[in-house]
Amino acid sequence: MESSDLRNAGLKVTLPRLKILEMLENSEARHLSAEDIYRRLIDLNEDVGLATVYRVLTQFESAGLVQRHNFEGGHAVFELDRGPHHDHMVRLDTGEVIEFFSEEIEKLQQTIAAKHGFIVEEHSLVLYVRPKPKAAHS
Amino acid sequence: MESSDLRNAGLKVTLPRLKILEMLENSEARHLSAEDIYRRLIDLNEDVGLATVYRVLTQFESAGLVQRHNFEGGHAVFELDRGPHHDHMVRLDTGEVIEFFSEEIEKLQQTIAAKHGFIVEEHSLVLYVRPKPKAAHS
DNA sequence: TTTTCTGCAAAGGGTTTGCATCGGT
DNA sequence: ACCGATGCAAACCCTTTGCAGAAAA
Repeated sequence: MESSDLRNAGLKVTLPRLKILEMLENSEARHLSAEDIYRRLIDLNEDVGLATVYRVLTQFESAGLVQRHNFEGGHAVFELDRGPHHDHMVRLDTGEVIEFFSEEIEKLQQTIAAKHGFIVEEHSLVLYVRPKPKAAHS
Repeated sequence: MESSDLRNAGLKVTLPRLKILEMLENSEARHLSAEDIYRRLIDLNEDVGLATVYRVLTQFESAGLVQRHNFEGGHAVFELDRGPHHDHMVRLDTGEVIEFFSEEIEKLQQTIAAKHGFIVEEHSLVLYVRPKPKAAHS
């Protein structure tokens, strides 16, 4: 099923690659760092190297299977590219990543770029958020 | 004139700090990496260490004198905090950084976060752009 | 003089790469 | 069997830190 994706990308269907794809598909968290994936595979007694995880993720990115995001905090996170574009909110208290999409913001970005004579090739929008305090009892 | 800013931040007025501030104020490019600043000071025969540049920039950031941005490309860039918030466009062909501000986008961000029960503490919006091709002669 | 700051070099964290071996096809 | 993929360790890049000497206050 996904083996075909790998083959289409010109990549041999190897155990590490399948395991990493599987991890990205089945993990509760949709956004994982290389280290996250590595740790989880090790915990499952899969014998992979961290270098391989990085290499494979980079290949997946080139193949369009995966997207890489550089949120704050030094390490990149990867998510399966399931198609529809979206941006991200990161909870500052838990680190949880929430996806959102705003047609209006997308349009405004293009409009603004156009006003400066540019077209938007890529963009990165991340909101760092905290839970809204409960409204004080009125 | 700026010495006071340093003193207010509880920082001694030293040569490296003044030079770095000056560099950020007078450089054509308003967005510089630590390495950029270091190189330029060395070229001006100022005897600073790269570590000092990093330390000073970090202190300036804490003091609110400077903002740090993590665009793509591995290294952070710093700009003088001249007050009004703005976001950035990065030209993919030249690396040039262009500032912009959109009240509408700011509002939409807050509205969206609120809809999820959050308040926006920080945000990062970067458009990676290319010059708009000349309209084909019609 | 006291305290903070500096430069240097070494350490650090995330990521990439060289190389011999291993594994798909 | 062939060629690409893997694991390990070393290398890398940017950034931070420890420490003894230097410079503000």
